[in-house]
Amino acid sequence: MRYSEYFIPTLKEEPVESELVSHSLCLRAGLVRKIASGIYSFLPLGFKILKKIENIIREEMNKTGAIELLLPVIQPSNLWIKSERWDEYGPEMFRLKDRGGRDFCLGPTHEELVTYLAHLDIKSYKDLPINLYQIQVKFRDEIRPRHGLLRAREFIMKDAYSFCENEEDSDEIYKKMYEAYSGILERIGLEFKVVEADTGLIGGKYSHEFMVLAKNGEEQLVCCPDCDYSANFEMSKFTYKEASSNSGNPKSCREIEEVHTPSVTSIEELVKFLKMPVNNIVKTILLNDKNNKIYAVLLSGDRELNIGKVEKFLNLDLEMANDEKFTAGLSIGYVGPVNTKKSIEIYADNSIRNRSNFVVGANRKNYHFKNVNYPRDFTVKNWGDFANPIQGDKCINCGSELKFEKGIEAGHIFKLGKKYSEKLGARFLDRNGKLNSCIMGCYGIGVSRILAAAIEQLHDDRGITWPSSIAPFLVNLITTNVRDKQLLNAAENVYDVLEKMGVEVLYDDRDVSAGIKFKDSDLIGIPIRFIIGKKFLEGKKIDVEYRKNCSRTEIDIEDIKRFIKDFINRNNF
RNA sequence: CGGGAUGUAGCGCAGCUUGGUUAGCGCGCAGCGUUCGGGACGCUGAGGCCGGGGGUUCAAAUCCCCCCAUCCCGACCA
Repeated sequence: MRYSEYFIPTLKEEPVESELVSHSLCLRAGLVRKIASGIYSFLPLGFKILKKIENIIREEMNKTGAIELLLPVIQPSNLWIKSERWDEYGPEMFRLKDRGGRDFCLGPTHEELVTYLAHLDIKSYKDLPINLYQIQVKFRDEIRPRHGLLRAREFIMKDAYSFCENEEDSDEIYKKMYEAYSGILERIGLEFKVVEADTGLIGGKYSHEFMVLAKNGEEQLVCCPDCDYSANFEMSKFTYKEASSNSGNPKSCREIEEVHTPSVTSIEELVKFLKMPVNNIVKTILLNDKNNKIYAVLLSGDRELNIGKVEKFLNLDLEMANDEKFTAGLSIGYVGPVNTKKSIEIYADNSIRNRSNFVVGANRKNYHFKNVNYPRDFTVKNWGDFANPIQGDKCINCGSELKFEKGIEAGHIFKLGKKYSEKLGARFLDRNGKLNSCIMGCYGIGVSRILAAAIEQLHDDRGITWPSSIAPFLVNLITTNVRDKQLLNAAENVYDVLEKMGVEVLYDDRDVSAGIKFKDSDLIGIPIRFIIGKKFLEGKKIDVEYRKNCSRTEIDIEDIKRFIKDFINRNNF
């Protein structure tokens, strides 16, 4: 491709609307343009990269035996009403009516449609197992679109749905998808972690998320450096780090003492005011359920409550009791477990299990208790793990200290079970002639998100550094001066050779200064750069630069073919 | 939806406090010339409903009201 005939509108200055590097680089390198909040046009270069990512995904999916199809974007409400998600999905769904007033939506996901398809055409165990996928646009009216392609309202996703007659087959496909997703990210060349995750709105039994590691990722991960344990921050299991030395011996309980702590309501203030370490304080957090019953959870002052864990433990929907109807009569900021109202159940996090002589709120405005001890001073209904991990916590498998990382969720696989097949009637006759609902799984991977995530992980201060797997071109051929006939001829010849070899080459034949070409080249991030300039005039040499590490070599112009072949072999594609 | 901010040429911004000629600057864009290995230089030029509507005023980019859009921080997600 000749640069002069292509369309790569690069930007010299950083657009003000972008906070994240990948977003800024997407705009600057001329990959996308925003059309509305969370809605983007893909320009030729961005489109080319998307197609490369799609192809890798398609190949890896096909290898597993999955079958590609295409489902409609516009979906009728009746299927969603059947699955009970028409209301459940809420304002996140883009809705529309046809001329007859019938309700439709722009598909945010496609469980309903494939399951309906299965209902129509899967009749027998002989039709199973089957795994159907598509690469398609999705619409979600996100509460807050963010960071360009990373959280868009219209985005491209590969989604697969498996139908099986039994759990074993279903697990088998789940495993295959797990491997395929790992394979996709490996082949693209991204560093990632697979993490146990929550199932969210899609529902189902268990699930894994595929996280592309990036400093500015939105997801907090907890990873063990020594074994392969890694988990979503909120979902993580871990062993609490040792309590520090000041939490004394249970035998040396001191006399409980009330201290005056005027206007000291936060943990930080308390630490300063009492001049004691933060884990000598026990905080008491109040939660309420739907029936307005209040629960108190105690945990170490340096820890954060994980409501999800409490909800699971109690099997209840809970929220922080912020509403005045709950807090009236309680001294907010001074709540504690000693002499608490009988109606409030107290649960304690294991982080305070061996603590003694700690500080808690005195249930009286402007007062705390010192030297509080369990079980002398209060009762606990139950103990459990209710906190998020903190620095120093240990791996539950091998005991190594856990590391905290950030990532971008690129893919998510779910075991759905019969949730949709039962509601939408995806049934089949099994080997005994009995009617059964299909066991389903669903597997999503964000195509446009991977594009952005790759930039987020692979860039430097000059621009993008594409891995050759998804780079829009393999070679950027630059001639430093197109008005020099000798250079121009040489460049034209090299271009010709590369084109004939089938190498994807972007030939910068623009009549602009060399500096501009170099800057654009860095920005766009094509893996290899061939420069035809003074070295050529001096001795028929071409400068070769690798974008990734900025290293250079020079080769003889006659050696181009061999060089390319070597490179392709080294990178095996 | 709550909190914070912004909207002036394709991009980045100044002007607004204290209303007053034809609304500026840098980059980019077009033409010509000189340059040519890291965003060169000179000259000439095109490009604006100052986000929209309403109001105050002799006079509004500037003051007031309403609306819209966009971005950032929180709960959702590939």
